[in-house]
Amino acid sequence: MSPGSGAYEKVWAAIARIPRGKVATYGQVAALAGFPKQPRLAGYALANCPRDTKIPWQRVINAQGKISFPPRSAAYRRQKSLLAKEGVALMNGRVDLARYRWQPFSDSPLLD
DNA sequence: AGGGTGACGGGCC
DNA sequence: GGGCCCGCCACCC
Repeated sequence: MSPGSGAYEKVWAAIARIPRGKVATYGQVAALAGFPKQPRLAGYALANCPRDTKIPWQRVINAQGKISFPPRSAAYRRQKSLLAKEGVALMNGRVDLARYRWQPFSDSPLLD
């Protein structure tokens, strides 16, 4: 019950809104969940999400456009792979935020 | 009831 | 650009 009672659940709910083919930063997700200026909270919530979660955790990257896992790690490769499958590629180890960053209030069809 | 534990980000040098 | 510092809070023993 009370699905949104926990802070982490609010963060997960915000992440669930990120459309396929787009990404959001930890800070952005935190703000969307109602915790502006607390990007770390988003990180904590993600670190705590269930193994079998259905939320698109791979769409959350850091403010530099990088995946927040050690480049050699399995987690890094997994995230990179999932993003690639959605059409989001890393160039030079980075996602082009200007192009792929999700903009919650400006994603109307008119703006393409 | 405390203390350990994190998938960040911005400011500075 | 890269590295360091420091703020910051929920959750689980």
